[in-house]
Amino acid sequence: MDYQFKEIEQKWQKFWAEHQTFKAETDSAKPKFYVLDMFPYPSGAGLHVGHPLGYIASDIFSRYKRLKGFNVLHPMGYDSFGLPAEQYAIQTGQHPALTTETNINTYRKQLDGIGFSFDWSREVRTSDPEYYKWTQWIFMQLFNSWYNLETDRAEDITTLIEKFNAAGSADVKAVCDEDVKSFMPSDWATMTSEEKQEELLKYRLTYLKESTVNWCAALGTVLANDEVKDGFSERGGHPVEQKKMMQWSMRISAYAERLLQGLNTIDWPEPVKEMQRNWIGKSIGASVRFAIEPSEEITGLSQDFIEVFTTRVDTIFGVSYLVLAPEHELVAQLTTAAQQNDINNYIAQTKKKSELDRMADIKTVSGAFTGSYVVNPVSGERIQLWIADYVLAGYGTGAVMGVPSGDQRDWLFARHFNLPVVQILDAQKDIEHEADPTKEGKYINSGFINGMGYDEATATLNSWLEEKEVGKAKINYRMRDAIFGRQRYWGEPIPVYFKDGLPYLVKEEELPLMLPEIDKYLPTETGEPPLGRAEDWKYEDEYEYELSTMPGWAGSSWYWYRYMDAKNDSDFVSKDAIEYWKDVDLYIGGSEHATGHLLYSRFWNKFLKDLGYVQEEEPFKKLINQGMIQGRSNFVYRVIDEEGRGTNKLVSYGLRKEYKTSALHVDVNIVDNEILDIAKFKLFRPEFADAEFILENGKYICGVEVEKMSKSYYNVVNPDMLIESYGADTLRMYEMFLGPLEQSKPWNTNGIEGVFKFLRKFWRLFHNENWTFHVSDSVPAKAELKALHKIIKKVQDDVERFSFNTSVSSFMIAVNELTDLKCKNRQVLEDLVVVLSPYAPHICEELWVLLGHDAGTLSYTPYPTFNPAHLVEDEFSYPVSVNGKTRLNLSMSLTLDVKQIEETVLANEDVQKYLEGKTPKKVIVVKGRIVNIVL
RNA sequence: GCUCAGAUGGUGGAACUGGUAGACACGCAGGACUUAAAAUCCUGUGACCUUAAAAGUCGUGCGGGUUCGAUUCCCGCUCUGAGUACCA
Repeated sequence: MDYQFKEIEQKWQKFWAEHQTFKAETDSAKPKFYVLDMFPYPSGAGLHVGHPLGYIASDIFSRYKRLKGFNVLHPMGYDSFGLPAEQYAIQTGQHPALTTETNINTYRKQLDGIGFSFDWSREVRTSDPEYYKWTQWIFMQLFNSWYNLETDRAEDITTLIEKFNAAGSADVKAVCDEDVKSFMPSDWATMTSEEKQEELLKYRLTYLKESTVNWCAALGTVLANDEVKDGFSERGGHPVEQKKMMQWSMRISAYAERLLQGLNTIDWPEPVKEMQRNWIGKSIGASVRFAIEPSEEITGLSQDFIEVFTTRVDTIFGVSYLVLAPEHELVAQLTTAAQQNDINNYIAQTKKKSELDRMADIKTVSGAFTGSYVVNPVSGERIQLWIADYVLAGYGTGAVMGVPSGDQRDWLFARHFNLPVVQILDAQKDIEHEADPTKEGKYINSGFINGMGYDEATATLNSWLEEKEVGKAKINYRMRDAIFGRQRYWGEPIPVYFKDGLPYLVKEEELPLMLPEIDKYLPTETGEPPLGRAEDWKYEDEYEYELSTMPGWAGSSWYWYRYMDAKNDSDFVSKDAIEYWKDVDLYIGGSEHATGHLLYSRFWNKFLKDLGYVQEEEPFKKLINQGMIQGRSNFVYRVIDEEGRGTNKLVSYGLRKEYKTSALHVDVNIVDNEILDIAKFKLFRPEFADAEFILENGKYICGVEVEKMSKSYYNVVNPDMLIESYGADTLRMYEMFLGPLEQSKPWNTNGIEGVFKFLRKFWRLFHNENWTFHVSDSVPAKAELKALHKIIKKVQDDVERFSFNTSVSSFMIAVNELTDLKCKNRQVLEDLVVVLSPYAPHICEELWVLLGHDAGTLSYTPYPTFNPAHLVEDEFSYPVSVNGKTRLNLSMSLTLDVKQIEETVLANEDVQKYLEGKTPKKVIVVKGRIVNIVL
């Protein structure tokens, strides 16, 4: 029987499921290896051909590691809370849990069809109460913790209370809100329990606070910074506005430095590390206080100085004005009567501009003078105080010093409003025409730093400012705390209730706090989140629960630990499991999670480490980003008439220029090598059933464009269809063959035949003309062993460096060679089956059993050992040249090892004679054949 | 603007630390088998110039450089993709 992929694949998928072949035991006898995929959100559309790319790569790696003797953990689950199921619920009234369940079943069926070696006994679903119980538990740990800067780690809130009892707020160094009170131990003792709670909330790692949030009206919820792209929501593309709201936040800023430093210890793609570095946005500089010049007009100031942050404190003598963000709280107090109109107009104008307008409009210089003055602390100079929308309220202190000679934006501002431009470094050039941000040269016009260089000036100024208590060296991070609440239904309930307006945790033994049933998935009439609709949903029948739910990233920020011990109902993961599995050795997923999931996961991991629940500081040792598979859309060209109306004529791609045409998407599944199947097209678009087709060379050729893979472009290729016609093994190998794993590329099914032919050839290698299985036990021939060991070495090297595409080619070469040699040797073919099995597991299992082994043993058989001795070349003619010119032709027997060729060649008598005693600089071997001696 | 990645035949791509550029596959052309088609198998396939055969010249986005030798390293540019941005 020729290669019957359907039977073979069904048979083995069933076998693996029934025998739980890939169940990983927490067994310390073998070394562990943890291979993780980013678990999918089960969307209604099912998997397209791009989704499994990373899963196939991780599956090949997992299977390879098992053959190499590792105890491999390779689990899968679902990130099953999310917006689409809820949007669907709003439209149809169907409970999101039902939609999710249906979608998961589709996903599971599709995943099983590809033959993955997942350990399904460890499956997790973030929307399962048994799972979100522990997500809530972690939330509670965060609530019960504060970040102690002295020990540089999170600690239980009780250690903070002890400090308050002992010495009040004085020697507490914590990451906390800005408005914390200073108090003595005696003050603390006399506070009411409510007052204490209120104060502690400012220290907790998850806290409730009035803050500016990204509000998306269309989705009816707030969004985290990483969920907003260019002023629109990442999901759905709805406009997002800034709004002040009471919100749960996570104090991720406490971990900014550790998140930054940790990047140096992990093997991740450089672009992802770079994105995280930018996101954290560390800048080293100084904060400086400019005293507000007293004036009769401005009274009742809440503070008598304005604090700015600068990364160039050395330029402080060049400051010619100060700018506040229009939203800055001091603006109202500092505006003089004369300037009141200007300022009011400017603020009104700023408010009207959306986030997008502001970005589009960066070239226009705008601002308004407040009428007030401040004093430069180093020079005592009196300078004007302005407001301008280029200063952001949310970054630094919301105030900036303007140094026109050193900063182009400041230069433009100064020129526009006629403010002085002062040169401060002798190396600054041409500051009449543009700013020069150089750090070279010596300072001039700069008081006590005149004549110094950059490093000295910075150090001098920092200590001067600190001594005079008007500033100090400071590190600023761009990263903000992460907003944690969502005004949505389909998420983890936050395990908190309110008593006298203050939040309290529910008791641990009351977890999970179940998501209540509601009648409609919309906000209440009073504008509360959907959970406000739940009837009789009160803590102890009395207190209001928190009505917002957790964001999408909550459940995915710790799930890799749950896989280690997925069924545990007394711990989020047992100590034993964590001690054995420790961390993820290889994590494969898309780079779109760089500043979201991957950052939050590192944050929670560090937190759990601080509390001693996990072992490692970093959760994912190695990360690989698989490229995105784009769609490849096909087009037909409809001729349009004079009035621009579509006619009933369709013209082939090459001839379309001769007509006025409009392009129409055509289903890629009825196009083969850009040739349209006209009969199928008429079924696809019945309105063209009697259309005229203008052909070239008797064919209708379609146009091509690369777009996102989407239903609306008719370019979705479904893996199920390919499995139906070619089988899962072909699909797996073809997805790898398509190109380098990390590269984005458009999907093109054209080459799949080649891979299919290869597998059929491979199958035939084991069979005689009558399709009966046939191998012989003779001693393998030299050439056969050579072909085999070449592929063993190649595939081993390829898998270790994630170059799966090239090994597919090598398999093709090996099978062609063995076919030509008419190889039927058991030993050789058996090793070949083992080496190929991670890529094409079904066919290999089948052949493994035909070779006389027990079913299910292939996955744990040892990987064949590579023996370089088998790569010895027979007597071969070697041209030996000197400095590139051919002189000698030697006949020698050599291995393919470069070192050995060098030694053998130099030892050769003829070569020795030729060299006349001189020592060559270098011996160069080209492809093991050509030898060049450089004298 | 800044940061990062990339540019190789008709196409996807290979060439691992500088060493015969274009592996492997698709496509295309020709052939075998067939009444025919499909399937299968075989041969050819970077460009140019030639030939009976051979050989030769050019060739990895562009311009330079280092080297016996550069797709690979260095300098300068062009283009494409991704991320990011009044971040002080």
